[in-house]
Amino acid sequence: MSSQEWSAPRRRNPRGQGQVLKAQLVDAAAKLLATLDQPETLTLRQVAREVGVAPASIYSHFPDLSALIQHVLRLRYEELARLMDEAARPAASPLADLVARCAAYVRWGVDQRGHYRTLFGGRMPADLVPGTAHGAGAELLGAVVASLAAATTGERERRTADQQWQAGLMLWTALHGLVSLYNDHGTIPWPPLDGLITDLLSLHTGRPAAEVEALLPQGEVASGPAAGLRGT
Amino acid sequence: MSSQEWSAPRRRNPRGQGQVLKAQLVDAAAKLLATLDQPETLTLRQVAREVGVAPASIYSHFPDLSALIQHVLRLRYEELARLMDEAARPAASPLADLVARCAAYVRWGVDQRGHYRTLFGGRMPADLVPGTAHGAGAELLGAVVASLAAATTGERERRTADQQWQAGLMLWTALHGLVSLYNDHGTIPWPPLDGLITDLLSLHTGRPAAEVEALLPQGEVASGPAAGLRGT
DNA sequence: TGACTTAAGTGAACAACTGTTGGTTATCGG
DNA sequence: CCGATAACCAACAGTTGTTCACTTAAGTCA
Repeated sequence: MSSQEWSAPRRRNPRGQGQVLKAQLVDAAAKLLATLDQPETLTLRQVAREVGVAPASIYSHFPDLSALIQHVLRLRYEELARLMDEAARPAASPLADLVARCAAYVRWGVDQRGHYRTLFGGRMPADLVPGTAHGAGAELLGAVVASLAAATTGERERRTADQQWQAGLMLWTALHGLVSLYNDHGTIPWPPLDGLITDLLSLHTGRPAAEVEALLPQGEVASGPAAGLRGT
Repeated sequence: MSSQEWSAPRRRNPRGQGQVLKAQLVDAAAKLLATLDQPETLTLRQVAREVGVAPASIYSHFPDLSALIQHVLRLRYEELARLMDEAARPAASPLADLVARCAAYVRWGVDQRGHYRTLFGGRMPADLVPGTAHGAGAELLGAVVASLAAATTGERERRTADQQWQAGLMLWTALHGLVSLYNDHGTIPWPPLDGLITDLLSLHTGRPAAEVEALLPQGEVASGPAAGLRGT
């Protein structure tokens, strides 16, 4: 299963190319974090084994294990944030923006379930997780709140800032709960994910499900939940 | 911090009272599971230390560490199930039943945050978690689905069984997301929990918030999120 | 070509942990 | 005093993160 097993004694990198190993270490750590049943038990020696290098060699590139993990988490966090922003960019309306953002969030969460739980599962020691202010997702939450407020403005009576905040918070909790349970309880008979996303957003925006569905970007997740972890 | 520290060399239990230690072990394991930052790293020796007993002594009462943990988890699961049933018992209407059930779930989840994540956080090896069929919460989910269906029957057009299932699932994911994030991200400025429960149920049942709030049993959770873990 | 420098990566050891076992002791009840 | 119960002691083989002195080899320059 391990991609290295016993290929070769690993030829050493040429002179100026010490950074190559660093990249390999990051890749290996990311793969293991995503793959392991218990990501928080990731081991320095596991990473070394995966790359085919001596445990001590890691210390030339990272001060300690925490730094390596932190590096990986930051990359993943930025990846998700970028994905959500890009999904929302071509949005023609506030509602379209919200739908695209949330869909991107959920899809990334179930597509990269291993990474999702290392970021949002509350499993990693808090000081390793990016999204500094309020723990993972501080900025993401802010974006969702703003997007939801924009999408529901003009609807019904205007809301206070507190109400907007609470509504955004509830939407995020709903999204997180959906992703978490979808990933962790694969044996439950789950309906198609896109239907859940549609209904969830319809519920939280008060718009008809059909309207939301029309705005949902293409791209149902390939397979059902817990169908094995996909690579990096 | 540890409740035992160094009180006494622990007098041995009298003749027929070997079960006393067993109970102490269960209590200690429960406390540690709830208290530890990483419950899944619970150690046989930690339990032994907590009780003030030699590691080997545990094997007289449990075949191995897994069995001890499994025992604790089953107890907690039964506690939650009982709590929800009892909360729903005096319900005068299907909606009251649903509200009481869900409120009990959320309140237990934030009151016993340590236990909640060992049960539903997907942290423990799956074979240790009770709620056999679909992982933790299979029965609980069934009750919620039924309760929601009863509460919303007669409303609007009748729903198919599939729609009822999906609606119940979405409600559960919302509850779970709320509890998880409330527990894990204590630094976020959370609104009062009862308000969130009210709005969440109002959203999922289509009933006015005021109607739901009137049915909400007394008993706001004492303090905010992450205000230290409370004991067993 | 051959010596020199230095980046890249090792090997072995460390102390501290872990679950588990087999044999042993202390103590209580009769 | 005897036997059974309750619990312990010491050791095991296996982990882990981290350090330090060391080797190997690639590139440079005479």
